[in-house]
Amino acid sequence: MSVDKDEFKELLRQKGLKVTTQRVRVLEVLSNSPDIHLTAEEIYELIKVDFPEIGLATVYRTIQLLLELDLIDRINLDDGFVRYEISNHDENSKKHHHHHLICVKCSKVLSFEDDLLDELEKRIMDHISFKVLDHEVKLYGLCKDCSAKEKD
Amino acid sequence: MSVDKDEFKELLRQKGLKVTTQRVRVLEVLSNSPDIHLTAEEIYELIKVDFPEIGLATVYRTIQLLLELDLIDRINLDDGFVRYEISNHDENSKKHHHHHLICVKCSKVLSFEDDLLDELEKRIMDHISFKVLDHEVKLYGLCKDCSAKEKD
DNA sequence: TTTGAGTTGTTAATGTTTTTCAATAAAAAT
DNA sequence: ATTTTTATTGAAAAACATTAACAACTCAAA
Repeated sequence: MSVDKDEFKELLRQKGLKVTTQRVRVLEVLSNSPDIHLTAEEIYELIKVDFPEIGLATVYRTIQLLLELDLIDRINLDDGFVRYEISNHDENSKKHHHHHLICVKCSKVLSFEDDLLDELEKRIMDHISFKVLDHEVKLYGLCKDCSAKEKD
Repeated sequence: MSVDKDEFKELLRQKGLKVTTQRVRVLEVLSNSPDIHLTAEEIYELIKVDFPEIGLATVYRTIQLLLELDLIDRINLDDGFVRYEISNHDENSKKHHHHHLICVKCSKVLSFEDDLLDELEKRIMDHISFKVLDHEVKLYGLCKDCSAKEKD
């Protein structure tokens, strides 16, 4: 599960950081859009609806902060925008990764959970001496809809 | 194996494109540095040594072309630079992917061949209807040297 | 309250990549 | 060979996302 608003406020206080409306709003927008992969600009526009005085630089700064606190994940689809989504941890605070399936036709992004990568990580640690800490997997292809349209 | 100079020239002619020194040089630089992951700027500087009249815009344009022809691969290490390396195909022109191991301490990049992803791709096609065409795997961790230094 | 450090919004700066456009070079036609 | 056609080039400007600078502000502790 992802962090809720009160946990976030508490976390800020613990770190000696100030609880501001701007910071809470950025987390809220990302929490309310799981698996949506928002750009900084999109987060900015969504917050501006109810809070027009927010600045874009603050959104960027808060994104950096949330990344450092490991509350959000960065996704780069190589379309010129870096995107962000709320991060998921289980009750033991172990991070649950999901892979991204990117449709090369319509650019839709789907997520897929799988622990197969654990096996790959083990294999790498054995074969070459590299201690794997984290991974990122992107699969490119055709989504259900575009795959159907292809057959003509 | 990667494409050689003459195959590249022939490929350009087939596509109705012109064979220019600039295009050949960009391919050469990348062919001569397998697994080095050069940035556009680095490619530009390397070519300038023997061919000072080349322009940076041409390097970017040629990179685009080589990507479209599937002769090079793009690697984004999220350090602000997009990098490129010569692509490998076997005799059946099937692309052989390798994964990238990125050391979070010294930023060294290692490559690792593994076909385990084929299994993951099959699993995805079965579970959700998504036709996987290509994949990209990045593993973050500690390389041998940095892992040794860590133990203190 | 008052105080002080941290945070903010605005604006300018940064750095990579793309576009524009006249000049040039490659391939085709003569 | 020479001319013609067309793509390609280099230089400079533009575009773009992201970061930095700085004065104004706001949170939280005294």
